[in-house]
Amino acid sequence: MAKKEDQPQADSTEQKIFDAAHEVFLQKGMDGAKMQEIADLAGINKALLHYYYRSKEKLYEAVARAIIGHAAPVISQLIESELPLEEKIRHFIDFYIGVISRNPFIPLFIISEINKHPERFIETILPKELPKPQVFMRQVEEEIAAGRIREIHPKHLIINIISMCIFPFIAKPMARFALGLNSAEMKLFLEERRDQVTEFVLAALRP
Amino acid sequence: MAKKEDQPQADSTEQKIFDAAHEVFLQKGMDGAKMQEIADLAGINKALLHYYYRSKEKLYEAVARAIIGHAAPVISQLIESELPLEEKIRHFIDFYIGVISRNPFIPLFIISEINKHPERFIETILPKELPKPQVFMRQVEEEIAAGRIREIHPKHLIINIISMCIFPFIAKPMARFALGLNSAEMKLFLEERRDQVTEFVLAALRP
DNA sequence: CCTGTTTTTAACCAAACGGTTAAACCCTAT
DNA sequence: ATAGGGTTTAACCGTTTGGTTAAAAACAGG
Repeated sequence: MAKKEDQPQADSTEQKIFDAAHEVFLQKGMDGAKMQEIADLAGINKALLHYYYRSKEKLYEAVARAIIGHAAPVISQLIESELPLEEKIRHFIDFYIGVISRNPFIPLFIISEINKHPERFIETILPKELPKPQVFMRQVEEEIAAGRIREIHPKHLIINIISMCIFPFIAKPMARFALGLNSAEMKLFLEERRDQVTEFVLAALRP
Repeated sequence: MAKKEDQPQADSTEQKIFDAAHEVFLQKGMDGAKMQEIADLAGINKALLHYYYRSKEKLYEAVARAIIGHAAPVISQLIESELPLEEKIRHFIDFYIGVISRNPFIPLFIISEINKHPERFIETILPKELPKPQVFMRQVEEEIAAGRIREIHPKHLIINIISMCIFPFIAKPMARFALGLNSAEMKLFLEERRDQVTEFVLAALRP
């Protein structure tokens, strides 16, 4: 029972399956993940995967929907919250870089899986309701009108911030190559990002 | 013959295989790509894939090495060229966004494939020599000393620029969701990036 | 303690996969 | 023309993969 929407109580077989599937799908994607590997990681028989979730697709859908369900509000937050603009930007960058450095696989999973199976995502996994950019747009326009920040397209500002927060984490090996850093230096570099991105954005917004 | 390093003359079977493999691997990655699909796309028998490239791994390596071989110099260019800083930044952003909008799959391929098979890449595919950041570092420090730009860590500046150029293209569906744009609006938005990123970076660098 | 239900397992299946083989085909040089 | 090389093909092979099944095990209520 309890096959409806959310996962049931912890330590149940169904939950162990979901957790194992979450880990494997997150790192290997739909194509790279194998049902046997998920079963092994969960420490149970492979047939149980099909007993609780009918097919690989269904299990994948459950995991992908959960991942996106957690990620979407994090993005919406920057856009919808009612905090004053500068405070919002400071808070968002700090919070967002924290989330990503604890879960570096999530953005890459979303991006590359959407890219490989656009239909599946658009039809069944993506949330129906979009974030409402009006608040952010209005805030930026007001600050511009008041002469407190430089003129800028709000949508580009959002994407600039998100880009600088996420990209270095998902492209870590590429960045290490470009900058010629070893593993420890890279770790340090990523820790500096909080302050550096905040500083950079606020500097760009000066009138 | 001609099995050495580069691909042989156009229209040869080997070249058709390479082209088809390039397209399939680029969009689906190692795990998602199937040898039969590559053969079908090339319009030849599957056994020929093994005749010219011994295994799926070898074929993949050839393609991946070519992709990275084209991408790495593009990044190095920002870092190594001797142009004056502002001109270099303007030129790089313009050139780089152009390259990516024509080949949107390449950065995502590199990032997600490195992530799934780090050993393979580090051992056999990545170029041995790193870009030399000294030129860029010196330029930034000189401009700072002369008071022509604000104080900033050169490495973070590089990553900020690359992030804002690449990320919106690889995370297109995610950006569409965040901004609530339809396909046509998104296309327009991406075309605006050239000017917007340039403006944003130069604004952030003002003393 | 028995009985019916749910949960778990080992064994199995068909399809898809990467890879091989042997024969057919196609050149070109003698 | 023909012998010998490289090239191409259909058929095949062993393994892996997602998925099924039938029976065993665990659990529940009476």
